[in-house]
Amino acid sequence: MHVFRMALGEHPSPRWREAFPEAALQYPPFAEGPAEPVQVCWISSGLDGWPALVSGQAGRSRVVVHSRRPSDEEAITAFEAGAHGYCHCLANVALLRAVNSTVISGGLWVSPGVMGRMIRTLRRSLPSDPGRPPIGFERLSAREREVALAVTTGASNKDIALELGMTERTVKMHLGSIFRKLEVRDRVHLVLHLAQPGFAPDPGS
Amino acid sequence: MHVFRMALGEHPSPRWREAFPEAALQYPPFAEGPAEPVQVCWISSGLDGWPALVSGQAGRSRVVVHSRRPSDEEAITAFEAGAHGYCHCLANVALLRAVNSTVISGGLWVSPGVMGRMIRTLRRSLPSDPGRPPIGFERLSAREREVALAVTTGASNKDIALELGMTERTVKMHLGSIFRKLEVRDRVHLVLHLAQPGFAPDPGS
DNA sequence: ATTCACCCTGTACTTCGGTACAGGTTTCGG
DNA sequence: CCGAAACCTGTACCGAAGTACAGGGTGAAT
Repeated sequence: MHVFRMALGEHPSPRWREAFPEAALQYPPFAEGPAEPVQVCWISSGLDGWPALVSGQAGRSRVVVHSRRPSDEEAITAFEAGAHGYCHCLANVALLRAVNSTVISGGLWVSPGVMGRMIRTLRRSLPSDPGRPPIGFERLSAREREVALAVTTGASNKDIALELGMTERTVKMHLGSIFRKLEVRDRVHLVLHLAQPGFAPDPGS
Repeated sequence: MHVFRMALGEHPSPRWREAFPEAALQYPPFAEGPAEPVQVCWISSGLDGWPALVSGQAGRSRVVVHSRRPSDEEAITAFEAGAHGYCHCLANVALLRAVNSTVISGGLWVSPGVMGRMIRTLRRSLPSDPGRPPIGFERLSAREREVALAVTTGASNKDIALELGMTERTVKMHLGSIFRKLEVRDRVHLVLHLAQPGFAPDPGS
């Protein structure tokens, strides 16, 4: 392992020291100047205002947040702030190193546990089956689906006609069929009917 | 890089071959017997029934799903099936290797883009965060907000006039201000702008 | 061979949405 | 006191949206 610099949010745990014996440390407040680039910045979620610290560093280096008591909310906050990794501060040496190399490679480190809970939360939050066509969508013909999806992007009939290579008249015809099949009365209701989170199929275009 | 075995869901792309020249390949249907352990199993989402394939392999090795057309839904499905990674099948050599080593280390590979969208979706669905007001919403006056929200329910101008006790003319006036302030051109765009899941502030009524 | 679903287009029409003028009141802060 | 912003209304106009007739064509299934 080569020598590298790391910025720590607080004093490293013995394990962390053991994992990265050659790391050069820096402590906050981090200098704003043209200091040597920091490859990875480990920040503890025990610090006050750590999300701000994370987003402040995120532009200049990869950030890993380590927590004494990991939680899903904290993980989400971390990644939202621009962190590339989130792990338990008492992770073993191998894991710490794995996190580090993953993050250096440009990846995100998420533990399977956190990921699993996030996935489950997503599953629950998505209406019934995520990414599933809304009621009645399957009854639309291929062309009708294209028109319907175009409407959900805010396109006017003229836009759609141009985009799909048909006349405005034909767009209206398709829309009429769509309204009838999906039992909506106008394009706004169509948008409300189709615009469900997680539903964003491209019809091949 | 040491020699290792990989099980592929279909024939590897040249890039993939370049990234892992020493990989020993296996193709599905994967033998159930006591074959030599596979370290990483790359499975394409182009295969029929790939989620089942993933969950079948997940117990015996790490699985990375590579997709020709990545999407959030597919990513979620992949991780739900037990995958440890999800990436574009045309990812460059360095990325493929990074994914591989991350996954071997026990981590999950998620691209920042997918992660970002997942985070945003989670944010919206978390009970603690009832949805942030969309951009510009705070610039609307109280009455304008009522009108705007009514539009997002699919109400016509006449409906809104009745509901809020004003003339259709006044509704149009408010809508004009709303369009200008939120920089949208019509009610469909307004709906698309405002209709974020989880966003349902009561304007006091 | 006929039916059916799908795809495309035209003319004509009504309704709705949106804007451009016009006018008014109230409230609130400089 | 005055300006600014919010709130409300009217007439008029234009274009978009949507519907109702009309007519084409294909291809697959019965």
